Amino acid sequence: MTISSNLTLELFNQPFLLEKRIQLLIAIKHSGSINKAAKEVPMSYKSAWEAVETMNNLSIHPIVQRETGGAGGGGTTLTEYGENLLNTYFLLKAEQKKFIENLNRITDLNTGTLKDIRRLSMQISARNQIMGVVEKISHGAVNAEVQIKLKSGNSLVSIITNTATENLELNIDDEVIAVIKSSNVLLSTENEMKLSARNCIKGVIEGINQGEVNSEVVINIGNEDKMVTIITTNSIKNMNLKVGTKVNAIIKASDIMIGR
Amino acid sequence: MTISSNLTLELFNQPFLLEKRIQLLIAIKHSGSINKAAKEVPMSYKSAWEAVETMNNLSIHPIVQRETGGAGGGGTTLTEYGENLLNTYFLLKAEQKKFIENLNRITDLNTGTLKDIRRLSMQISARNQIMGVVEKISHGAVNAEVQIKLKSGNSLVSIITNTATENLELNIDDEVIAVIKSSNVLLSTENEMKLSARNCIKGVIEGINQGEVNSEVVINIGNEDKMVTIITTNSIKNMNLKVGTKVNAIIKASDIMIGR
DNA sequence: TATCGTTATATAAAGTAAAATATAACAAAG
DNA sequence: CTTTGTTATATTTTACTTTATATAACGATA
Repeated sequence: MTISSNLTLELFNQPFLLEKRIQLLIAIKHSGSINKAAKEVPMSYKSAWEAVETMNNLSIHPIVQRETGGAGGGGTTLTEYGENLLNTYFLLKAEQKKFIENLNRITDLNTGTLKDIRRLSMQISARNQIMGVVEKISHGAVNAEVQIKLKSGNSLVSIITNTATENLELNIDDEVIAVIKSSNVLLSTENEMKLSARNCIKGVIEGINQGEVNSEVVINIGNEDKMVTIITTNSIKNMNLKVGTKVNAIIKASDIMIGR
Repeated sequence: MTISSNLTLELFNQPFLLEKRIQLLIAIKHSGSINKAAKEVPMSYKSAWEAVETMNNLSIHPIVQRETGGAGGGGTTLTEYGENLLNTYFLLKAEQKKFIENLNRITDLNTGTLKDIRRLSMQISARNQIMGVVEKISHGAVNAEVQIKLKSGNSLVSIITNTATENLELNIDDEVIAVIKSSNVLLSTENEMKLSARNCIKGVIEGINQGEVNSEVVINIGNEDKMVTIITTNSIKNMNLKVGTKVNAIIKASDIMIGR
C-alpha cells in the first residue's frame, strides 16, 4: 500500500493551479500556442482555452499573454509572473514529494500502524542545514558514528544513537541533512590546531552581525553552503575577525544531528 | 493564494482509500448500514455499495463485514482491520495537514517566491521531541529566549537566534516542539542542586540500555512524555541509577531547538 | 488586399459518471 | 409462513463533462 497525494493552489477558494493546468502551462511555454499545447497534453482546445481564461481572470496579474492575428496567426506566451508561478509550483511539488516519501517510509500500512508518530513535517530553528550523502556508518553498543560527505567535498562525522539510525533507516549513499545549532559552532583562525572535536571545516567570513554580548558570524564554506555561528563579541575582537578572514568552523561530532 | 492537497492510499496502483470513501466508512461505522451511510454522505446506494465492494476486493483482509437478512434485515460493520486502517488514515491526514500549514506559512505565493527553501519535511535524529506552547519570548541583540510550557506543566527555556524566531514566525501561544539531542541531557539525583543550566525536569527512570562506554536511559517525565538521555556507564554505577529511581533531567537552554 | 494560423466563441454530439428506480435474495424473529 | 429492513444486482434516467465541429475576428506580412 502506498500513499499518494496531489497538489493544487487555490485563489478565492477556487481551484487555480491543478496538475492538469500545470501540464498545459508547460506545453504552452515551449510550443507558444494554446492550440498546439492542447494537442500535446492532450485535451480539447476548448478546455484549454477555458482553463487559460479562468486562470487569467482569477489572478491579479495575467499568467499568459495571448495575441490574435499577426504573421504567424498569433500565439500565447507565459508572462514573467506566470513563469515565476510555475517555478514555485515545482518547488512546492518537490517539497511535497519528499514529504510523501517520508510518510511512506515511516508508515507500515500493511499492519495498519505508524512506526513512529513523531512530527515529520517540521521546520526547525537550527540555522545550519547542509545536504550530504552518508559515507560510512559504524555502530557501537549504544551510539553510532555516521560520516557524511558534503557537496563541497568536506566530510562531517556525527554521533547519534543506534535507535535514531534505525528510526531514520539510514543506509550508505542516502541523501541526508546535517543539522547543527549555530551556538554549537566554534571558530578558530589557527590552521593546524589539535582539538578533540572531529569536525573542522575551512571557510571565509561573509558577514558579522554584532550584538552586545553575542554576535552572529556567517561563514561561506564553499559550494554555496553557508554556516552560521554564534560566538561572544569579545572573541571577535580578540581574534580580530572581519569579513574576508579565513577561519575554521569546529563542531563536536555529538552536536551534529541528522535529518532526512 | 492557498495551497491545498488531498490524500489517497493506493493498493496495486488502484485508488483505495479516497476522502469520499473515508467519509463513507465513518458513516458506516456509526450507522451500521450501507444504506443509511450512503444517505448520510450523501451518495447513491449503488456508488456506496460499489465502493465497499472494491475496497473489500483490493484488500487482503476485508474492511467491512456485510450481513444480509436477519432480524433487522442485516447490516454492515467495520472489521477490526478496517477500523485500524481508518485510524492510521486520520494520523496521516493530520500529519499532512500540518505539512500543508507549514508550506503555506513559508511560501509567499503573491510574489511567487519561497521565503525559505530549507527542507521542511524532515525526520530528525534527535530523540527528544516534546510538544508545548510558547509562553514568552524575550529578544536580545542576537539571541532570543523562548519559554515553552509543556503539557506536563513543566516549562523549558530555549535560546535560539532572532533570525530563527523570524523564520519560524514564532508567536505567543503557538504550538511548538522542543527538540533535544539525547546526548545533551544530563542526569542528577540531587533534589535542590544549583546549576547554571536553566532547565531541570523531574522524572522517573523507566529503562536503561547499558553499553560498554555509554548507556541510554529513558526517563518518564509525566503526561506520557519521555526523555531519552545518553550518559556514561560509569555514571550509572556511581549514581546507582536503576529503573524507578527519581532523577532530574538537566538541559542547557542553548541545547534546546525549536520546531513547528 | 489576400493569406496565414492562431485566438475567440457558439453549438451540437458523444461519452461518462452519478443518481434514481425496481426487484430478488437473505435470514432471524414472532 | 409472514414480516422486516437490509444487502445484492440490473436497468433506466438524468446530469454533467468532454470532445468535435464550425466560424468569425484578428493583424502582420508579402
